[in-house]
Amino acid sequence: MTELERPSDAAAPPRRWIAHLDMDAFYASVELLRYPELKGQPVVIGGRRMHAPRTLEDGSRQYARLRDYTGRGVVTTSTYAARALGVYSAMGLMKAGLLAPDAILLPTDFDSYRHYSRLFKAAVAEIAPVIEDRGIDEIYIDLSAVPGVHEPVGHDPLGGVRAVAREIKNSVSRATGLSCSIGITPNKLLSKIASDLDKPDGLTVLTEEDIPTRIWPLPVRRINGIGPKAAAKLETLGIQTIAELAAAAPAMLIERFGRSYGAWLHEAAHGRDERPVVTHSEPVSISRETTFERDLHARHDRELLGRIFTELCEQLAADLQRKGYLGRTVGIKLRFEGFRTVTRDQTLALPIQDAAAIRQAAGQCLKRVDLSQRLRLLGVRMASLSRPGEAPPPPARIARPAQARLENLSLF
DNA sequence: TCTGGGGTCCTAGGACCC
DNA sequence: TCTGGGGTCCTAGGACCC
Repeated sequence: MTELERPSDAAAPPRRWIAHLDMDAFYASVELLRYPELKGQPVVIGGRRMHAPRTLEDGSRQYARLRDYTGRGVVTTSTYAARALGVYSAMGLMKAGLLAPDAILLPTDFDSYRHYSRLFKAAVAEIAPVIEDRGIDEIYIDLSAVPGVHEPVGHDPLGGVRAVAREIKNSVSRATGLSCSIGITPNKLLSKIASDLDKPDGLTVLTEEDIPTRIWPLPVRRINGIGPKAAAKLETLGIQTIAELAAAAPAMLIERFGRSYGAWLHEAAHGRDERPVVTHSEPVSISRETTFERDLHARHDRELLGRIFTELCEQLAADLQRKGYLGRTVGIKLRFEGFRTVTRDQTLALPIQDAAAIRQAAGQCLKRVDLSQRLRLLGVRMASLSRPGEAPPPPARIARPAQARLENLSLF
């Protein structure tokens, strides 16, 4: 008889066990499966094409080195050996090249990562099917209904949870040859933090009682949702650790960060989070964007920009059609030299899907931007998505056409 | 040697409607 | 010649995440 079935426990709410599973250095680890001789070496994944390994006549492979890279790429992932040299995700490859010139550079191969992503998720689903996708290399899993998870093992009241976690890790390893780290706690917020406490190949189970000793000493930045801006602002208030955030007066946090975010900061610091594991969600928007090798000028590089713009619209249209969506809101994104970013969008009366119509609407948006500065990025986005054959959108009040800039009329 | 590409959610002002 | 209140949609920007 499980504890849940005992009449005396009928009033007690069943304990939630939520896991966060994070694949260890995922892209890099997939590459090591293909190039095992690189194990233990500093390896960096990133950039665009051009630097794939070449196999020589004697069968040995020749790899690109970080020092040879020129361009605007960033580090997507690095092996633990590369991280030891200070090379982390999102760092510019040129900058990384200064820190680790001899590190091996491999191009990203998303098809391969997606393949292993499907494999590991399927392996988890065989044991625990309530899974929330959080991207290519991580998931949340609701273990609450997994058989045996609430059972103690020997003198360990958490033995059942640990056993299920080990089963999941073994299953992932068998299916992919890759390791992962798992955090298990009563909610998503804590599990996300916990999965990071013992990387790589980690397993951390925490209950509410562990919050003061295991969570509070950590920097606030470890909370998913506190980014660089919020952390910097908290620091000016003398708050660096989660303990200090937990001790801060909620009224003060609300005054400084607003009603919603301030209240959430307080709850998060106390480890409170009731969000469910969401097994299905529909996309809100679909987009395509590209950063140019060199900054382009709307007038000077008009033809090239026009071709890139058309191509982005075609790729976006293909994505929409492949995924089975139409959209009513077409938007553009521009990033200028100096990194200033601007967006414009326009909501149409009826949803569209084809490249020409997207190009037409996006072109209208483009005319509303001052294009005297050079551009480093151009993007096209579709939102207000619907399925073909779905009931038409509610009677749309279409905003008056936004004002185009006269000086742009001839450009797009 | 700066800073990819794909997303989500929130805020805030103005339009517009009842 | 002065002036409501609430609700929803649209748009732009920004923080944040993987």
